[in-house]
Amino acid sequence: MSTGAVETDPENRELTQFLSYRIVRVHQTLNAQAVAVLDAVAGITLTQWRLIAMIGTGTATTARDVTRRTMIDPAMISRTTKALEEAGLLSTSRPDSDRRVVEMELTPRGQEIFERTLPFMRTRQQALMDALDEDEQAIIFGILDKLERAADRRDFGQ
Amino acid sequence: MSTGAVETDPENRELTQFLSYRIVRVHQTLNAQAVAVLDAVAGITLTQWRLIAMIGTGTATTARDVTRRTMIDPAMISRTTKALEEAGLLSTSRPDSDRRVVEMELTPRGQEIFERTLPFMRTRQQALMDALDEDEQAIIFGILDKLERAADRRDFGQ
DNA sequence: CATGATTGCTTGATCTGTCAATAATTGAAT
DNA sequence: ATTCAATTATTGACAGATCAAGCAATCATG
Repeated sequence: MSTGAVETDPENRELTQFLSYRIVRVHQTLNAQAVAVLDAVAGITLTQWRLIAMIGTGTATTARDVTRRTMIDPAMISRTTKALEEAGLLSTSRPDSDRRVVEMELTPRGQEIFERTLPFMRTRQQALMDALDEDEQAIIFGILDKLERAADRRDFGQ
Repeated sequence: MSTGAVETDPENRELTQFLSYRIVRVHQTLNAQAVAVLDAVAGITLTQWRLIAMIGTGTATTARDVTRRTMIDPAMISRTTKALEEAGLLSTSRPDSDRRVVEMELTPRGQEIFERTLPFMRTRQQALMDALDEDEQAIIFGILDKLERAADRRDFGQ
């Protein structure tokens, strides 16, 4: 079965150094941090925050926009929207110009939560960037772009 | 309600540039790619592969080791182990030296799947690294380290 | 060697994320 | 105008991830 041949290859020992492993871990840790902060500060979930933030900043005004900007699954957006409406943080409408799309607006209460939470998330972002030195700060977004594009290919030279 | 004050702040427009947003997207894309490849090549799930790979390379020999290396939840490992055993890819035992731990070994069939899959995952890793230039390749792991450590803090200067 | 604390794993409950199917609306083309 | 395709949102089903509770084995301490 030639078990030894693969196991003793020193390169295999570095499996935990694979990029995808590291990305998973960073992602998990970032998520856990955000969840903790959001729960403590505003009692909302991470997905709820992402939606609130998109609307609150004006980055998106419809469910469709949120999908395009964030790549959050439309199903998730639909359910989160419903939850936020029931919690009284968000109001929706179907514009006459296109009655398929769902337009969203923060309620006063939603706006308040957004404005209360944003500084925390901004500080958090700053703390993450501060953990990197100047060169790294300059280069990180470019790297993430390239990786995302590369990972979109299904035909990586097979 | 001072809605405009926040919305018109140009910095708020860059919310999609937040590090965590980008990491989420890279993570999602990488996952989707891996899932597609693993399903096509070996008919296994991503978590199953991660476990198989840890055992196959000798990076880990027990469930505990896998937990420490990968930060996969012990519950997940327990369930995946069971699934892999039932599929005949993995065998387990409780060593006399410490009867709490679960020692794992690939069956011949598991070993075959591991060896068949590894080249694909290696090529994939290489394709990702090739998408970066030399400077970026040199710096990326350090960045991920720093981010992971920074994200582990719950007290980012509030 | 008895007790309490820790470690390793398992199970159940729950939530998130993803995918496929469907409905409703709009757009395009004949 | 009518038909076909594309877009947008919703729903249901299911796998993945996370958390808490609990059990069994081991370790540390006196």
